[in-house]
Amino acid sequence: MNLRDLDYICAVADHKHFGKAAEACHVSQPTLSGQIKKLEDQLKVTLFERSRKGIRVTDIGEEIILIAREAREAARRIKSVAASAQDPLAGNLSLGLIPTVAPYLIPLFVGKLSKRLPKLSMTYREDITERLTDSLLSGDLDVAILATPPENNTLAAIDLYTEPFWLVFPKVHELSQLDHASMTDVKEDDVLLLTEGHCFRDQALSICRPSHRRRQQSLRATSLETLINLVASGQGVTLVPALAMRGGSPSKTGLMSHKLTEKGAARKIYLTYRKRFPRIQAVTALAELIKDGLPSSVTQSQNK
Amino acid sequence: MNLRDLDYICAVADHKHFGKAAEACHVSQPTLSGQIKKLEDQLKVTLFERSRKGIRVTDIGEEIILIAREAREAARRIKSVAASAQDPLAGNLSLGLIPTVAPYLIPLFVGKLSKRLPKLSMTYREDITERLTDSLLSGDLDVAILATPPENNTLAAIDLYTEPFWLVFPKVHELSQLDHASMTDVKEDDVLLLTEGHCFRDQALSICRPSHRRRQQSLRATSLETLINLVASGQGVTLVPALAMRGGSPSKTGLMSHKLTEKGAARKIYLTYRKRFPRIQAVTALAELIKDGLPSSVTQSQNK
DNA sequence: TCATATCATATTTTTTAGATATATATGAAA
DNA sequence: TTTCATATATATCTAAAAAATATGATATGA
Repeated sequence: MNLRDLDYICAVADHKHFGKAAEACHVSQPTLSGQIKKLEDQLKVTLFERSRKGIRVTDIGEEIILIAREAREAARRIKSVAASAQDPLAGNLSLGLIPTVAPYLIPLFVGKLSKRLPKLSMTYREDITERLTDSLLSGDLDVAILATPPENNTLAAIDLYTEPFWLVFPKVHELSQLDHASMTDVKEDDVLLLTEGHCFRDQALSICRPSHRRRQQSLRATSLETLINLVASGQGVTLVPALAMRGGSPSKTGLMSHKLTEKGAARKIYLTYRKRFPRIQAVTALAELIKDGLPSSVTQSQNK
Repeated sequence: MNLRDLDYICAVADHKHFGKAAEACHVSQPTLSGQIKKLEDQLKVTLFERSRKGIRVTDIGEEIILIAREAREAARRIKSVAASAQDPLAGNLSLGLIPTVAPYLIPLFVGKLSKRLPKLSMTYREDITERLTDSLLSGDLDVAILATPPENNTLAAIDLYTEPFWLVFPKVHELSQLDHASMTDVKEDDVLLLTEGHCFRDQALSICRPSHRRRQQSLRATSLETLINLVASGQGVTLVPALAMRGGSPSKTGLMSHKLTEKGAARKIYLTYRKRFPRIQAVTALAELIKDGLPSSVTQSQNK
């Protein structure tokens, strides 16, 4: 059986005439007759009662043609679905973001998104790097914004921007006496960090002097906002990535900050995706769109 | 597009592996790969994201495979419906009967029917010859039991039986003095007939002496039962086909009857069907079954 | 880097669909 | 009844498509 054969029998049922049905199917009458005969032989069923007066569809023929129309309808839907999926900048793209990026970056491009990529709908998920990477690999996510380059070589990444770290401390803190700061001015044990799993925790740790063993900290925040609030309440100092410094909350609540100028006190943000992902055009379009909305507080990276 | 191609993509979606999918489809892996590639090219859509690690079905692929399964399901249903229609002695057969046969013949075979042809369901319709013939020709009916041979040569008929006519008259009628009767003993104007359209009216008329012009009769019955009741009430005499004489009603109600022995005082009953009707086996089985249930009062005809 | 697994490509063979020409059957008209 | 027109079936040939075999490319993992 064949979708074309189903076209043929439906055409005969419609026209009640082999010749006209063949014409409607753009084939010769013997071709159509032959294929229908073959189908009838295969099914061991007579679909049409032929006579010169016209064609009568048998009871079993009616029954089968009804189902044949369903199959043809399904085939049409496949073509239609495929056709409407032609635009590479349409459809859904699922985007994962790490928690230290999501709340600060998303507002910077969502507005542009609906204007420049109106047919692209986005699904967002906020999670830590490890779980986002797993989801990327399994196909649960299409793209992810991460602060670490991909390790798995089925993944590729576009550099989005480089984000300096800022040191945030209370106005009453001794650091407020300085014009600018570096990590050497900071007592290590004073630095508050995010909980395990956050890549920013590791990035912050890595620019602290690594030689000393840190005492076990009891205070660990689950978000940057919590971290800042802890600093505001005098529990210590912390590092904050540049984008999170926007929006004014650090300056409002009795806090001060210094941008760290030393080498390494910054992180690179990547738009990561599977190399084989078939809609790379949507990914690059998204990357361009994000880069276009970046503030001057972060430096745009070169495309990889 | 092709039902086989839909099998292929569903197999890949199931196995997430081209080689295993090919095996499941009983084709070589290059064949399956090639056909899927062709389909993807035609639809201009990537259905699968290929990698060594395994196959990921794209979003549009999932969508299309869902519809492909519907099409395959429809194809399976066509095969299944065709398979269950294999038995030529199963399914429905629509049977039309003329009014002077239906009430007397149907009870003679319905009992056997459910025993000998348990999978054949019958639909009955009682109507005059002309309308039954039209329905036969249009395919509204599959078979009809008529008292006239088919005129249209797309129709064929099996002889069922020959049915003598009986002359029915009141006990008080002068005919009751005779041992046996022929139409020559009857005053033409005395004969009550069915309304126009009934073939039995014409058959009865034809054995009356045709030379004389009949006066317009005011009494015309719409059924044999009415006719008999009119005779019982002294309105005249009538002819009744043999099968209608069974059941005893003429003898019970002050009536007498004589079987007409003259040539022509009988009619042949046919099982008529379209020559091209594809389930002739069901028709011949029905004919045999009807003949087997006939009483000795009618003589069985030879098969044509 | 070598072996292995997996999908892609190239080429040939086989199968199937399609076209043309023609036969057959039947219903209608002469 | 014969003949003509119409419609479907059959026969034969051609073209297209599917399938197989052999081989290549590529990434994964020891």
